[in-house]
Amino acid sequence: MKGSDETGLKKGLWTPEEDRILVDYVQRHGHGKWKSVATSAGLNRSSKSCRLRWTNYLRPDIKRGSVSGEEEQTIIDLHALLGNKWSTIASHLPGRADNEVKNLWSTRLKWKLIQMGIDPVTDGPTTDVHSILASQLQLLAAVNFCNPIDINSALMLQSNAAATIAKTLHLLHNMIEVMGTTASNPATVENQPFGYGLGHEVTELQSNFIDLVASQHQPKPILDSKTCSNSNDVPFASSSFAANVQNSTTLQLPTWITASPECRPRPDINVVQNVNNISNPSTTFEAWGDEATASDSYWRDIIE
DNA sequence: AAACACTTCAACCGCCTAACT
DNA sequence: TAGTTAGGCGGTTGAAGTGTT
Repeated sequence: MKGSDETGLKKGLWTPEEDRILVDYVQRHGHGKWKSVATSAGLNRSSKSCRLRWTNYLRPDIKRGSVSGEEEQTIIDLHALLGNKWSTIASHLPGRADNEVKNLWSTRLKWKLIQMGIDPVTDGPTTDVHSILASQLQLLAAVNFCNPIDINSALMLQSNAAATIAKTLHLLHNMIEVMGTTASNPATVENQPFGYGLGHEVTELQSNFIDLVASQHQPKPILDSKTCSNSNDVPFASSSFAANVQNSTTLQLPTWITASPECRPRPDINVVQNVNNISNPSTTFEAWGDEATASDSYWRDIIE
C-alpha cells in the first residue's frame, strides 16, 4: 500500500489531523511512552515516527523560523567542541530540535566554514590546496563587495579573511617546501598524489597566491570609523590589531584588511604574529596551538 | 511558461544503549 | 546472565519549494 510499510503503518508526511490527534493525546497523557501513544491514540504510525514528530515539530516550546547569527555561532562553536552531537548541541539552543540543528549544519554552516577555509570536520585549516585558493578568492570578493549594512558579517569576514590568509600562506609555504623535496625526483613523479606536473602546479599556486596578496595593496576599505563606531557591537574585538598591522615589516597584510581602530578581528588568532612568523616556518603552526601540524612530517604524511 | 537545477527540511532507517523480564 | 524491547541518536533520503535558464 502506498505510504505504508509492510506492517501497515503509515509513512510519509503527517497530516494536520494526525498532528491534532498526537498533540491532543500527549497533552492528556504526557509524552515518553511512545509505543502506547502510537497504539492508544489511534494513530497508524510507528512509535518512532510519533516521537520524532513531537520532538521536532509539535512540542509547544519548539521555535520555528530563521536561526539568528548568535545561534549559528553557538552551533559552530559547539560543533568544534563536540562534533556531530546534535542533540547535545540542540540542548544549548532553547526551542531548537536536533534535527533542525543537523539540517542547518549540513545545508548552510558547513559550506560557510568551507568557504572560510576551515575544514568542517576538523575545524582546522583545510588541507586541500584548490579549495584553499577558491575559498580565498570567494572570501576576498565577499569582503570587498559585501553590503555595509551587515557590519557584523563584514567584520567577521574581514577578520576571518586576515587570519585565513595568514594561515593559508604558511600552509602553502610548508606544502611547497615538502613537495619540493619529493617532486624534484623525476622517478617519483608518477607516484605523486597530485599526478604528473606537480612542480608546475605548485609554482603556479604559489605565484597566484602571491599575486592575490599583492593585488590588494591598494586599500579598499569597506568600513570606516563612522560605520563602526562602537566596539561593543563588534564581536572578538582586540585593541592591538591595527597597531600590529602597521608595525608589521616582513610581510604586511593587504591594507584593506586593516580594520579601523574599533573594528578588529577576534583575538584568538594573532594574525600579525602568524604573518611575521612566516620567516620562521617551524613556529607558525605551533603558534596556532596545533603542534601536530608544525612539522614537515605532518605535511609529508598528507601528501604521501 | 516550461524545464531544469539547486536548496531546504521533514521523515525514515539503522544502529546503539539502557531498562526490563 | 541473556534476551527482548523501547527510546534515542546520527546519517541519509526524497519531496517540496525556489531560483535560474
